[in-house]
Amino acid sequence: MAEEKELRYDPAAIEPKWQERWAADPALYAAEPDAHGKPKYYVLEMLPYPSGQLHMGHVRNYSIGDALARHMWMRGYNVLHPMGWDAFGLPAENAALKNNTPPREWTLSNIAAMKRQMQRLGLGYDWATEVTTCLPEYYRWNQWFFLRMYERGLAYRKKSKVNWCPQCATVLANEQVIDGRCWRHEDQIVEQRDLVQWFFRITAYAQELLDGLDKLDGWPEKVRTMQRNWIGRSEGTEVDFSVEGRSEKIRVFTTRVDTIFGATSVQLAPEHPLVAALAVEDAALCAQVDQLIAEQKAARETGDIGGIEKHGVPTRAFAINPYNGEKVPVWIANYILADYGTGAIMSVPAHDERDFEFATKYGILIRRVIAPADPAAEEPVLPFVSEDGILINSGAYNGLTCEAAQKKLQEVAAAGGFGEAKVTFRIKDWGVSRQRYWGTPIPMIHCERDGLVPVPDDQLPVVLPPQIEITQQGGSPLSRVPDFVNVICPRCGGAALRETDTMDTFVDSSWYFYRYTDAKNASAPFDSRRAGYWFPIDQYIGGVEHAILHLIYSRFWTKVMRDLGLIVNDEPATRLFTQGMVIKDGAKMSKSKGNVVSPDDMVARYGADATRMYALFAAPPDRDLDWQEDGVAGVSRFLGRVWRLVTKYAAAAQAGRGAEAVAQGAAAQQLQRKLHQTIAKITLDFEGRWHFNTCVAAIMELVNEMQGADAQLAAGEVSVPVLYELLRNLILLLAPFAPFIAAELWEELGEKSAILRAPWPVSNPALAKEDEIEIPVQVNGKLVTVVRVSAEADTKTIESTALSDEKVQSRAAGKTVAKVIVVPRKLVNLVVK
RNA sequence: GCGGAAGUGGUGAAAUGGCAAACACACCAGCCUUAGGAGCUGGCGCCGCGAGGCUUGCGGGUUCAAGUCCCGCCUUCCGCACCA
Repeated sequence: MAEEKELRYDPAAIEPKWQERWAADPALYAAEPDAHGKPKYYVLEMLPYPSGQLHMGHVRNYSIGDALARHMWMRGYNVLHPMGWDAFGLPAENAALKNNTPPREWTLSNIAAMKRQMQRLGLGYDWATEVTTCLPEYYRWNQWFFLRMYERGLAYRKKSKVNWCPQCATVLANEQVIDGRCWRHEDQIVEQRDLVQWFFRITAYAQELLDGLDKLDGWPEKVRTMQRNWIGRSEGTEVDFSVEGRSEKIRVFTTRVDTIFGATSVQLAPEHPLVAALAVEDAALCAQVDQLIAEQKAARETGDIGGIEKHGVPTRAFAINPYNGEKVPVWIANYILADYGTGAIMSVPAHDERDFEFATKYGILIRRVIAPADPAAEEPVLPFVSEDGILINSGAYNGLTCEAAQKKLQEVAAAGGFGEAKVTFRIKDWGVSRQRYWGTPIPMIHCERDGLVPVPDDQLPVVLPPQIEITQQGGSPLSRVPDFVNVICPRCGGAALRETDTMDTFVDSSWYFYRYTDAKNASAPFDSRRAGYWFPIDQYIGGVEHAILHLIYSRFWTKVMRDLGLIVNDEPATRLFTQGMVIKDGAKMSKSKGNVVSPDDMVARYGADATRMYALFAAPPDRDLDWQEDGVAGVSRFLGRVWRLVTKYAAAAQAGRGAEAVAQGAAAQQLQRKLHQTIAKITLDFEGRWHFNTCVAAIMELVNEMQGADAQLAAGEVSVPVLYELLRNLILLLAPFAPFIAAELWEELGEKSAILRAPWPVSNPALAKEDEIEIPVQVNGKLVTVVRVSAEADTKTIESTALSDEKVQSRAAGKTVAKVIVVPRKLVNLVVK
């Protein structure tokens, strides 16, 4: 009975055994810088937020990364494959409110639960390098970096309009506002508030962040495009218009200074500084401006700033065009943004759609100053938006091309001291202050005498007080902890107050992957030599939702660390892979839709191997994957077939170990050929194509073929060494995708050492080659028949074989063969008339 | 509006310009019985009894040959969007 039971594949019987063995052997997945010439490979999956439960997106992400890591181990690389926890963040505070559990306890118990899930899935991480961002051992280095950035002017404080989410009760970065709503609360409109906040000067690296994208050819084009748009570089000119009867000037930013003779008004953002001055003198205007501000705010909050109905009010002021002294009216308009460019524009209705719409609505003069480059062209319809033209109505500049005029006008402005060429970026500095408890305390002190005083390095870390009352009240919960707030000023020794804002959690994830290289370092964020060995990351894998937030912050942080002399690489990762979403019934899995599939459930029913393998099999990794449980069951049945096949022949095959596998007879040759074809296919895919769905399919084909030859195997028609070769390599091919069953069957085959240390199989092209191949024969492009020829058959042989075929002859009868195309090994096409 | 990706059976999907639908799921028919979430055999794009014809969102084009390349359009998804 017991013997027969063993014939059945039972993941619940084998998986726990290997989980225990692997947990007891930390050296298995361990990585150390290696001086013996083994090439290094750093494969990284984005670290999860410890919500307490892995979801299928995680399973998919980690199944891809783990398959790659295992493959690279077997290829003989020194592999770093780490995992950690993005452990700060608001959910821990919400859980504290709800369950009265301290955030730290809640987070750490979630981490323990998710780690167990990962071990159940058999993911091969080096837990010795585990990073947990909410522990002082980690976040003290956030504080250390903050101080280094403060010293260099890269961290600074300013009062500004900030994005405020009432549900988070904190400020959000621009990157965390999506269509005017909070990135965590889709139904929450983000409010604008004036607050003093800490910022990181990411704009200092705007140009380098942009230029670097061109070199990141291992990143998806989509991500690069998104980052380019986000950085939003724009080349143009700033020009001062003086204001009649006033000392202030209006500086405008334009990308089309060549059209400046067509500027018939100047438009100010409602919150432009000059507007306040003008409104003071004009009560009616003041009310109208408030109206414009309200409209702009409303549009921003609904996320539809593009759809705002253009509305403006005239002022009594006139601006003077510095090039020709022309007086143009100054307007205030609701579509001009105070925080882009200079918050003021020159309006050229003839050559700009928005300006045209506005001028038409309010009856402002429209003057054409650009003619089509082709003199024979028809009179253009206004607005004529083209940079390919010739200046007219532009005084001394008439006849110049747009491009030449821009250059000339910039020179004149610079010489005249009223303007200059200017590059503007859309990206803004990164607001990092959060009025929350569960984050890294900002290491600064406010002293009445000394002002802002950094916490000295030797007083780091500034530790979060463990006992704290979490409430939904405004302001940081830390501000209500006197022991935390009241400090001695490090400079004057007097009483002072600690900064109570904490850092955005995206700070934590901006450099965590460096910490993996030296996770226990207590005297530095990491050792530069260790990071130098492992970096850059060879393959980073995660969701496309981080294309802007995490991935742009990480690139920024890398450049800052490079400038601090800690590392030498300019970019964190050479290759980035963004996997598709896991969906169910056509929709993203979510609690509200009730279509969530639990990984634990899948593992309990079908085993970790089937769950992981299905995640790779159901779709190519970059596409969305529709989770169908029947498919998991199918993969599980497949593994059952593998199990029966290998266990049936494992004992007999072992005698063939070490002997040369020479295939005699058609069945053996065909099986060996299929094996070597499969090895070649899968190896090639790991090298870049990454169609793991077809890799799994290829293994299925191999197994189907072996199963189909069961009678021959049973009859001993396949020699023992060939049988051994077949089983051994089948198991090796399976190992990256289904590590548990592979380990078990490896042992079954009499192997004592870890399969992870076994060399990846190498395909022998001579054995993979077909002897005879089928060549389709077409007549006028239509398939007529298929002929069998030798794989080496030359063009002539193939042609004569095809022409002598009965079906071909009957098709061609009575017609002239105009042409015969023969593609060796591919096809024959007869063109007949 | 701008930019990107995609559109192939009932479903997930496969196909260096060279036999469209590999591999699975579901379904159908049969076999087996230790009755299992098992196993085995066969069938399964559409029309047609059949011979055969048709088929990769739509319309053109290039080519001996197009799911694949080019042009135009439609649809879906994603990102950006008065950014001056």
